[in-house]
Amino acid sequence: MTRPSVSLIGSFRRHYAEVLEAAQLFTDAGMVVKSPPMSRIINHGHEFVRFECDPPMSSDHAIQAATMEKIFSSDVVYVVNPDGYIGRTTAYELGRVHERGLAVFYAEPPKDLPIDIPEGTVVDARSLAKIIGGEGAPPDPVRRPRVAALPTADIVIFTIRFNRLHVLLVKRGTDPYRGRLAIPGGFVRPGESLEDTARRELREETGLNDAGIRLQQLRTYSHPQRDPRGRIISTVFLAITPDLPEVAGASDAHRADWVEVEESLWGHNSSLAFDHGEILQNGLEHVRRLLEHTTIGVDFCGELFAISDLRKVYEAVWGFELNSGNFQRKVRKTTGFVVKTNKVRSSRPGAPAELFRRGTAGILYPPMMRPRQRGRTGTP
Amino acid sequence: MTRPSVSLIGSFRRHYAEVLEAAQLFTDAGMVVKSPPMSRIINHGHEFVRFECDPPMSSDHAIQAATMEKIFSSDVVYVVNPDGYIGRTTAYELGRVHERGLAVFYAEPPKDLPIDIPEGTVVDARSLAKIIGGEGAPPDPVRRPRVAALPTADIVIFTIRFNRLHVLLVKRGTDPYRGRLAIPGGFVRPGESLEDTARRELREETGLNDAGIRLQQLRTYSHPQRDPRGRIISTVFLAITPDLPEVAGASDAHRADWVEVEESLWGHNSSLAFDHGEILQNGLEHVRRLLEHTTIGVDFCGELFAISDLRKVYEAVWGFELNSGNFQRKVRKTTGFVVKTNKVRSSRPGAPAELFRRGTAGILYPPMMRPRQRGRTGTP
DNA sequence: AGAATAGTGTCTATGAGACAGTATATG
DNA sequence: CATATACTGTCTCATAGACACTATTCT
Repeated sequence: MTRPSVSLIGSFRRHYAEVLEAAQLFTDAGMVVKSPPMSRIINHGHEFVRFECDPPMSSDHAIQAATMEKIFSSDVVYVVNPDGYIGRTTAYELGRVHERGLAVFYAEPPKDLPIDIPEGTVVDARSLAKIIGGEGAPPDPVRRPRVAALPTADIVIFTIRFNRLHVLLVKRGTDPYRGRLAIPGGFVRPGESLEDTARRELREETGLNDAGIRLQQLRTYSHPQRDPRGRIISTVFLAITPDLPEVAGASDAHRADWVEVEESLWGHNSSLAFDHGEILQNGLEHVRRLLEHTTIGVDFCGELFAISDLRKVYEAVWGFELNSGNFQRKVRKTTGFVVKTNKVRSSRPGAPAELFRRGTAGILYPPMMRPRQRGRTGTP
Repeated sequence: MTRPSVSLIGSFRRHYAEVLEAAQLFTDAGMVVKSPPMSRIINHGHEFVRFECDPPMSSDHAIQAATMEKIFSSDVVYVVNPDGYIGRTTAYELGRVHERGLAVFYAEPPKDLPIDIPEGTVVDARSLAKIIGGEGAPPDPVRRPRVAALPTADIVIFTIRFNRLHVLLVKRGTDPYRGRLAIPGGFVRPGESLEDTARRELREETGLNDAGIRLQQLRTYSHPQRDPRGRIISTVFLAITPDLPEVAGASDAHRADWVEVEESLWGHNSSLAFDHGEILQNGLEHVRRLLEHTTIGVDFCGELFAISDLRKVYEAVWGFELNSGNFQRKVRKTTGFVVKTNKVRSSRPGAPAELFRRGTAGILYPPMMRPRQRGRTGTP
């Protein structure tokens, strides 16, 4: 059980004595005071207060940003406004805090600010400290703080190049993790669903037109500290494309590139930005499983493909060699998997291969099981 | 392509002429001005401005809440501050708008407010109107508006009662959808991951201690209009419990109850709140598939169970009758599925049943396929 | 005794896996 | 010609599915 934390906001210029007093009360009650830093004020008289511990060269707004971080990391916000007065900076902070859904309490009802003051949120510091620090159940706004987050859609885009599984990664151009590889994705914009965002990002990153590329959700990653910029929740989608030479680099500002999956996961110099290593691993396992009971393997192939192309897909994704003859039989017999055309391909040595198109089935029945015990070769 | 929209904020008391002028410019450029309402001011001289069209009896903060809705629904926010001055209300609005990640432009650099003013965001109304309404690509802050959302974790909790699949639903006590049945869930609180939230809600709704109930993610629902209260993004989890008589109603305020799944999906008087009908359907299909390749079926059983109990689970979830003999063979032969104990049960007519415990395997290999073509009976 | 349930045995069809063999292309 | 590839055929083994049968309990 971690100790409850609180941040104090208000006009430090006018009410610093009361702030210190309240901070002392909260500390005595066993709480952590995240902000303000209990440090000496060095610019008395100014509207924006600076503390001794603040980095002296940084701008007001840099210090303010750091303060907001501390405020957001606390469980409760307490507004120290003994005369009801709330300054512009405090009003701004209140706006951000409200939008995040943190629990807010006030020393006095705020004057001249058109905000809702729920019942029970005007309370003196001593009572609040007792309520939160003490044993009793905290009042409603404390029990039900909500947190707002920025949702993003990230896409694990797989393809096969040179008979190996590749994933599309972008090199980050900005902090955090500047220069590291990351899974492409972006923030949800007004009016978009996560699926909309994913499709837009897919277009932007790959330069592909919508055509045909299907997206499916994998998982949502929401660990509170997964992104140092703040509360960002990423829903990850899976996309699969055939090997398209013109794709990489066709994107906007940040360069996108195909990277071999094994290399990006286990190679030296490979650690991805954020938790994207874990995401990629989960994506890999997912697509491996999908090949077992769905027809998604054909998404790796172009419109026309030979059975051996499809086999190469399975071999690349699973990392197993499969028996060519048995694979043929299996694929041809499973209804709806592939549809024969009257075309053949005879560009390389060997017998000419019949060409196929994708079938209508989405699910393989019976499934194409990957061999479980190592060492054995054999069909799916 | 919908027309781009803008909201104007700033001290209407001091700068209403400039606000009207800017609004006219934006309108002429083909944009929609969402706020302020182009209406007459009726309380000249007051800090908080009221318009003729505002509902006269409502409080300041109710009007402000409505205004925030309009602001949030616009693509761009323009701060009308010809002298740089920003009032408290505007500072509050700015805080909320920043936290939402909307694109903000300023007439002048804001004075005495410690916020970051990105390059290119101080621009006069005429230029902004031309940039946004015109053909050219809008500048960065316009192209990349972000949207903040309130994440929730909802849980589809299945169990089996009287040999039928049931789901735990709550009756909503508040609007919207007051009185309708809904899938239990709740908002993410500060410091929680979605998984944390789901586990807490599971505890709160079912009154169960953590013990043993496993949670897994199903999908995230993010349609922009899925919740009339605003932008709420729900990640849905799946939980399975054995039939526990003491569960229902053991929860807090809102009553939770087991409802038969078929009834809640297809029965008359059955439509669930929000998009929860769709969610439940997807959850049902998911658990049906999980029974095929995982050992999750044993989660429906208590600690000790007979093979026939497990068969009843499969029959209830799949809606098929299975051949008892073949099911026996299959379950006993699949390594890791169940572990024999030395206990037997002989309470009902029939031969005494050997009792089993869950095995260590999580995945069934080979899988237990449900019969695809109707009419045929037989084992999985 | 009769009904209900647990569990085993048996037969058949099907498919997986291994591998041989044939046909047809390239170089 | 050698070689690579595509595809078919055949054999074995494992399992699914159907069903008969026995054993054991409760009413």
